[in-house]
Amino acid sequence: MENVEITHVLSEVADLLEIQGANPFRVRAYRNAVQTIDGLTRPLAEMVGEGEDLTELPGIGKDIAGYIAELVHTGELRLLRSLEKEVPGTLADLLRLDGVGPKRAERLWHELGVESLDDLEEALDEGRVQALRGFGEKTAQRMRRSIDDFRRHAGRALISEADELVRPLLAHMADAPGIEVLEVAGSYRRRKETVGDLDLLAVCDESRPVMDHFTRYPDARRVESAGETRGTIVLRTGLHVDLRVVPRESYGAALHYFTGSKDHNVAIRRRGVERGLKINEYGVFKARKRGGPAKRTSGPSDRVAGATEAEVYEAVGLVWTPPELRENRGEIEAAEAGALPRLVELDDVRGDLQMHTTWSDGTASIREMAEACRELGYSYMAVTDHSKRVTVAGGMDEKRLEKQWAELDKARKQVTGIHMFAGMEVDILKDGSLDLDDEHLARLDVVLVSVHSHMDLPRATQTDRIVKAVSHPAVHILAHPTGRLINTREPCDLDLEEVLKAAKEHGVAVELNANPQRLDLSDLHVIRARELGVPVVVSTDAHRPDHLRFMRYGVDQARRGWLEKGDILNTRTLSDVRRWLRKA
DNA sequence: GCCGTTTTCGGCCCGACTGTTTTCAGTCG
Ligand SMILES: Nc1nc2c(ncn2[C@H]2C[C@H](O)[C@@H](COP(=O)(O)OP(=O)(O)OP(=O)(O)O)O2)c(=O)[nH]1
Ligand SMILES: [Mg+2]
Ligand SMILES: [Mg+2]
Ligand SMILES: [Zn+2]
Repeated sequence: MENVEITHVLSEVADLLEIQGANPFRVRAYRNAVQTIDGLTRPLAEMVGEGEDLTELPGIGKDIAGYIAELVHTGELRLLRSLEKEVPGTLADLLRLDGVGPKRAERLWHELGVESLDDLEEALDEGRVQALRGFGEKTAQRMRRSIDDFRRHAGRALISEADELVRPLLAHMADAPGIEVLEVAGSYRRRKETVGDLDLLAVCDESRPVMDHFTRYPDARRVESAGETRGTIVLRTGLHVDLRVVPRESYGAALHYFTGSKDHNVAIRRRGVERGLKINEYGVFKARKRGGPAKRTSGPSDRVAGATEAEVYEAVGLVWTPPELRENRGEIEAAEAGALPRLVELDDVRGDLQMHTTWSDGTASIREMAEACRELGYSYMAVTDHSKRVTVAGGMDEKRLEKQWAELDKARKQVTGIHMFAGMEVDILKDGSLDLDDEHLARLDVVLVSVHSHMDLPRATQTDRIVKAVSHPAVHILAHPTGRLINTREPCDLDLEEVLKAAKEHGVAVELNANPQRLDLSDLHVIRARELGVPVVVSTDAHRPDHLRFMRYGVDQARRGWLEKGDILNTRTLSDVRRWLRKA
């Protein structure tokens, strides 16, 4: 059983308990366990199999460790079975709707017999929801909209799609009257591969005019809310945008709050409580005994910090932490120990080791790609067109590859100042053998291997296939290892742990494909690659010159994976990379 | 349900917005 399956079960337990009205802290305990599991780089099944003590993981105690073991061994959880006898499991779906929480879900079920989205829609049509005490017409309307939005599965946007939406939004907000500072916070600032919404932070003296300007954004389909300090609009694409407006002295605390993640915030605030401090989006304050004046009326004398993010961290004995790490995956402990990594930066990248040209499915010539790489300041690049079996991409056979080498020689004379490695993205065939003969493999400077077909093989077969491929002595890099396309295609079912160990054994690097639809390996995967000592290559897989800019997304993901410059092969100098390629 | 250089019991992050409420619960960030 996969970790995601385990977290789904535990999340459903939390949802059903919450609908039942269980102790909210007990509900939270299940969700905390889910958060911990989400950040693991290894399968729980393996950890259980090796007899590891799961209660050493944060938020996992005796009970939940037992439930995990039960799930791993039997594939089922009796606790969930018995909960589902008391509350219909489908009720948890209702919680996905905006404006429907556990209390309303419970009442809809108990008082109207609603168990599913379809039931709710019917009850709305018949006017039964709005008749309920405390529900009213506006609440019903909101539920209707939520169901529509849910059915149109607006979902999460790629970080690259978010970039396209952010640009005009920032341009619009720059004209807001009296605005002093404007930042994008939330998952966008943490550079997550997808964002659920956009979170904007504004600093100004007077919030009203800024909020009004925000709600008049031309691309807004509707205004969801607009208060004194926060508001939400819905873009035509369906994506929500939250705006938070704060005074200057609160900038750091607000940016910290709005950047998140939620679990990072909660952990930081708990550290505050332990130190007699109250942390909110307005600042860090000396905690008051109960009974004191509430809310924002705390006098300025109570304020300890808040103007900058660094102040907030320092107030709880930590150093400023890069947003990419703020997932409550050990960054707080690292910050405390002074052991935060020195994260890789875009400027550290010296070359791009996967790209395509008109020799297969790229749209630009070798020369054009080389010029674009040189413009980015790279000292090397690899031309890695597809092999013959990838027919849809116009893959090359041995003969065409030799012709390409001749063309490469010409390009090397035309575009100087950048080294061009002769490479190929060689297809891994169904049986794990490679789509190019050994003689030509040996003559290439750099050999990438990757899967483009039979992505649905059973786990063990798929794993054996890829392990066999990386075991070939000519191979340097395993490209887009899981084959996922975010929001489109699930990753191959494979035992990545085995693949990484095989890569380590054979001196093969793994790719972090920087194409924003792939980002493959993911952040958690590269954490594991580093732990196992497998070098990572961040490559754009560019099919056009402008795709070379995807490097930014790859580096962002690498940073989320705690990688330093030294963990990444293509931050090394040309001569070091050459040496590395030859040793294989 | 989890957790502990203040605790093995008694806490658990903290605040904004809306609707229908006559004083705030519910939901969300
Ligand atoms: N302290 C605290 N902060 C929260 C809570 N919920 C959200 N936040 C903060 C941290 C989040 O990063 C930030 C923005 O909320 P979002 O719901 O947009 O989450 P985020 O952007 O992290 O992820 P997303 O991609 O939008 O799903 O607000 C909470 O319950 N407590
Ligand atoms: Mg967000
Ligand atoms: Mg948000
Ligand atoms: Zn490919």
